[in-house]
This record gives sequence, structure tokens and C-alpha cells, in this order.
Amino acid sequence: MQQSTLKKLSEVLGISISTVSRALKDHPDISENTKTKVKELATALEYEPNNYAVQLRTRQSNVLGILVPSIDNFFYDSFIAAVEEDARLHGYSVMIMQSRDKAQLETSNLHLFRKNMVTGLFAAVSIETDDMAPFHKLEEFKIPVVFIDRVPEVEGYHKVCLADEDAARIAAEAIIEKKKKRVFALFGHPHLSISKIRHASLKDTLEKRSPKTKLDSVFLEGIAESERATIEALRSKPRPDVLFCMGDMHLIGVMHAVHKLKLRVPDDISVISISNGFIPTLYNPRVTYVETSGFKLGKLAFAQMLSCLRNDTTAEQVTLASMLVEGGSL
Amino acid sequence: MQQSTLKKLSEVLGISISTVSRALKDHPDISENTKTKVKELATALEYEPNNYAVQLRTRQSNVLGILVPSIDNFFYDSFIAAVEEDARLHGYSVMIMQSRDKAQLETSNLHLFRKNMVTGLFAAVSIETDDMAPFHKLEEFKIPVVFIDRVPEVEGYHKVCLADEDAARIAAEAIIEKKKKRVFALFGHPHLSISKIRHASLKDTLEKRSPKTKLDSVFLEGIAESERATIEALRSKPRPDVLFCMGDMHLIGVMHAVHKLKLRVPDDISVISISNGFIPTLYNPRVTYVETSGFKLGKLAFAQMLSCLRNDTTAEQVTLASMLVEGGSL
DNA sequence: AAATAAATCTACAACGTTTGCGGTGAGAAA
DNA sequence: TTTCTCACCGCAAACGTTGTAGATTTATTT
Repeated sequence: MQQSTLKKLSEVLGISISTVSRALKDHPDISENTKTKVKELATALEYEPNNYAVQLRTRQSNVLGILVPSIDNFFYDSFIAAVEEDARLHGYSVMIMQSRDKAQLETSNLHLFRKNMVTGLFAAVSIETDDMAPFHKLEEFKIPVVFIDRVPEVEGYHKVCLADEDAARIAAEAIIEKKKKRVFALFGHPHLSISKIRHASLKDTLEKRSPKTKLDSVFLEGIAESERATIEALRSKPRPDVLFCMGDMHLIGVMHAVHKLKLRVPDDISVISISNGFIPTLYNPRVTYVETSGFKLGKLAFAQMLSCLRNDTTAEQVTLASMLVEGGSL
Repeated sequence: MQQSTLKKLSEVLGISISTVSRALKDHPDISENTKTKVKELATALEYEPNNYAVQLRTRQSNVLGILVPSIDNFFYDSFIAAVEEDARLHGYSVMIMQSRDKAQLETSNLHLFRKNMVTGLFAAVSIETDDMAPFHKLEEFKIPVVFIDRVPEVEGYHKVCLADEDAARIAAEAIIEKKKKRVFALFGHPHLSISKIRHASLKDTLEKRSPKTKLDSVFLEGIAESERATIEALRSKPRPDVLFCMGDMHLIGVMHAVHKLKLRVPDDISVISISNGFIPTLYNPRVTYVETSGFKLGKLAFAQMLSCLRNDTTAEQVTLASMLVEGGSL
């Protein structure tokens, strides 16, 4: 089975290759008559432009890159799913890579993206990232980068992120509302701005609106670590009366700890989390959480990318509002 | 910023393009002397072969396609993560698409894969798929297809799947071991061979080894559906004494039902599931499950793909063994 | 009828690679 | 000297597409 090419079509119809090419693109130079003839034959022979030839010629790949720490993660998953959906609708394909939170892998992946001449890139920076040069290199090649979720702290980039400050503030308000006085809070890696922002916001809100509330924060990654830290915290006196989790992994660890110590939620201990929304519903009672939808973020990021690709909009930050979803854990 | 090209290198060194090309590939025709000179300049100028030109010329894309029902799914996630990892190690990139369990989307995605001339394709068929023609078309273009997890029932394809029969048998044996007598079992869409096989195996094993055990099976998809069906089953008399879940989504629904009816696991009711291993650990006690690792499946599938790409091995089926992981739910 | 304008179409050169084949020297064998 | 064998290298033709510039036909004007 052979691919149909412009050449083949042109030979069958006895016209030149360029005419065929233009006819398929509705170029005004071509008469309606030949246009229809060409198009008919094209569908009959299942002509498909050869992507690689097109890309070689036009230097336009129509592939969008996505770089996330890991694919097997609820949040990035739904983000990817959303982008993939919209991308296909707009005639783009998607190329996904994972940095596994290693700066070195991140760099080599960025390299691959460049090599494959992606049209644009969505990226969540890894934990280790502190040098933005590899990203900068992409921009030298006129490849727009839209940072998502974990965005660099410095100015001058397109950023689409969750309203991190809002989310933590909303959680803090819920905590205050329920008159909790001793908060044990788990945050992600201290290197990430997302951790810092959420921490600062939670702290500030509590301090301002409920100065008597005590806040005890830890910065760590992973389920096991969260469990360990929570158990320790829960054994201290006086025991915290509410556990705040910055992400799903923290929540899972926290819930393990709670179960291990045979505490009842919310009678013995309250729990609140920031989450995509899936994990909190697995527990009984469902965990109250501040929603941060990866799916919605994906939609938003794609829109931002489109405007980047069309006109060079100035670097700007877009944030996705979040809302409290009540479970029964607070 | 301009790309370095062979031409540029050749101009700097004053030698021909072909010599540069060959030197970079260690062609025996080229002297060691010029080879080193070329290579040095290449690294200095950060030469990177233009993928699209290479692909146009060689008709080899070095991109592997992955087609799964959905990306945001624990099992396929870890599968993808595994394949991506190995692929990168072998110089391949990965292109991921989701069928969303729609035959029509599946077909159009297959089309895209063909258009992008993927080197090979991993595919889990959608629920709706009954016509294998679109897949066949890929093979006409000499694109090997390795089916994974949800494989077609007919012969003549490369299949890498879980030991579905084994998994259900192991679960059945565990159930018998614990002397459970009334099994309520939830399976996926009846159209999928994976559901049929697991059901048949569970049924047969129970019938053969413990004829007195009663089995009540339902075939459905989704958390809410599972919950509804389970609640209904749990309200019937006599109540089942063990719940078998074919997948994570069933398990989640089942656990919702169990919580809603305020039943204690395993005292009031036992639970066993087939799973990737993540969800079962979220519950307390952890749910006993038969492990089916998407990650391992990915590794296995990639190996199979490699052998497909090298020598045309005959179409064969590879299965991944599974094992019981004890939680406290049985 | 000739000149001009408009409508269609074609030729050709890229894009960056790979590759078959032919060409150049230098030294060895005749 | 001539011929042959090498080791090394360059030419040029692809791959399938697009865009520029020019060629042809047809319609319109003078």
C-alpha cells in the first residue's frame, strides 16, 4: 500500500503538482472546476498530506508539547486530557513528556521538544528547576512556553495557574468558620512557589482573622512522609484539631495516619485538603476540599496558548478560581 | 537563532554535505581525522539533525503511538509512564491519544497515527470497537500494532495482556479459602473480552472447587452504577458475604455503598478487587487485591514492540502474571 | 485587430537529509 | 610506465510539500 502524494494526483489528472496543492487549499488562482475535480480524486485516493514534508517545508509542526513532572498523577492527568481534547479539535497533536522532577531529565526533554520543533509548550517546572535557561532557549527558537500549575516565580513568562493564594485563603476561612484552633498543615516541596504561596496565604489569613489559631506547618513530598509526619503531630499534646493538606498525596498519607490512630473524622479530628476532587470523595465521610481542577486548568491553558500562537500577547498570568466543596470532614 | 544544518557544518569545514553526514554516522568511508573534526564542530555548533527532514527522507518517524480509552485512569497512566520511559531510552518519542471509548474517535485517532507515520502502535480497544478494519489499515502500512490489556478476541494480532483468567482464578481461590459462600461480583462492560474472561474464570473456579458458593454477577461501568448495584445487592436477603470488583472504579463504588450502609470491613462484609494497587491501599483496612500492574504491562509491551520492530516475530500473545496482595478486607 | 488585463495554470527552487555511484589521489603490483 | 587497489570524498537525486515568479490562455478594452 502506497501513500497518495500530490504528484500521483497530478499525474492522474494531467495537471501540475502545484495546481493540485493549491486546489486542495482553495487558493483563489484555481478555477472551481479543477478544484472540485482535484478534491474528488483526493478523497477517492485517500490523499493525506505528508506531515513531515509539510513540516520540513513550512517549519510548522502543529504539535504541542506538554511537560509535567509525571503522567501518573490525578491532577496532571486531567490537565493532559483536557489539553489533548482541545488540541485535537484545533488540529494539533500533543507530545507528552515527564520530567520525573529531575532537572536533568527536564532539560533533555526540552531538548527533544526543540528538536521536534513543537509549535508551543505547556510546562510545569520540576522541583529541582532553578535555572530557567533551558526554557529560555525554546523562546529563542520562537516556541512559546505556557507555564502551568508550577510556574516560575520570576516575571516575563506566560503563566496559567490555580489561584493558589485564593485556595489557601478559602481553606483558612473554612477552618476559622469551624472554630478550629490548632492546625497541622502539610505542604509540598519548599522549593516550589506553589508551596510557598499556599503556605503564606494560609498563614496570613489565619493570623489576620483568627490570631489565636496556632499553625504548625511541614514541607514534604509523598504519601509515606505525610503519614509519618502526621502521626507524629497527632501524638503531640495538645493534639491538632484540623489537618490541612496541600495536595492529594498529603491527604492520602494523612488519612492513613488518622486510620492508624483510630481517630474518627470529623469528631476526633477534622481534615481539609486542596485537591482535584477525586481522592477526597473516596473517603467516608468525604473530605472537604478546595477544588483545583486540572481539567479546567487545561482548558484555560490551551486558550492561553492559542492566543500566544496567534498574536504575541504580552506575558501575562491567568489564574483559575477555586471553590470550597463541602464534604463531611470538617 | 538559527538551526545548524549539515550544510552549515560543511561550509565551515570546507567539505561536502555528504561527508559531514557520513562522518556523524561513523560511516567507514570517512577517515578518523575528518570524523573527529566534524564531530567537534557539530557539538560546538549544537548541531541537531532535523527530524522532519530525516523522516521525510527515511520514512522512519521513531514515534510510537499509544491509544487508550482515557489518559486519566490509574492503570493506563502507569502503562503510559512505563512505555514513555523505555521509549525515550531507546530513542523513540511517544504520541498519546485517547479514544474515550468511542469507536468513531478511535478511528479518527488511528488515522492521525497513520498520518504521522508512527513506527508502531500500542492500543487498547474501546468498548464500542467491533470492526477491526481501521486497525488493519495500519498494518497495511507496515505499522505494527501491539494490543494491550483490552485486546481483540480474534487471532492474528500481537497481544500483551494481563493473565485475566489467572487473576480471577486467584481471587476465586482466595474467596474459597476464606469460606465465603455468597459472592456479589462486579464486572466491566460485557462487550469487552476482559470482562467475559474474568467472569468465566471466576465462575468456573467457584463452581469447580466450591460448588455450594453462590455467585451473583453484574456487568456495568462507573462508580455511581457500581454503588447503586452494590447497595441493592447488600439489601437483599441473604446478604452477600463478599464483594468482588473487577476494577478500581467498581471498587470505589462498592466502598461507597459499604460506607453508606455502615457496614464494617471485613467483619460485616469482605471485599476483594483486581487492581493496579493504588486505590486498594487508600482504604482502611487496605483492600485485598489481585495485582495487575500497568507499569509492568508497559515494560512487557514495549519489549514486545521492540521485537516486532526488529524481526517480524509471529503474532503471539504475551501475558503478565498476577499475584494476590493481602490487605485486611477479606 | 491589437493591446491590455484578468484568470488559470506551470516550472522551479527550496526545506535538510540520506545514499548510490562515481571520482580523486596515493601507493602497490605488473 | 601503466594498471589496479584501496581509502576517502563529492555529486546529485531523491523524499513530498510550498511559494515565488513566470507562462499560458481567456476575456476585456481601445
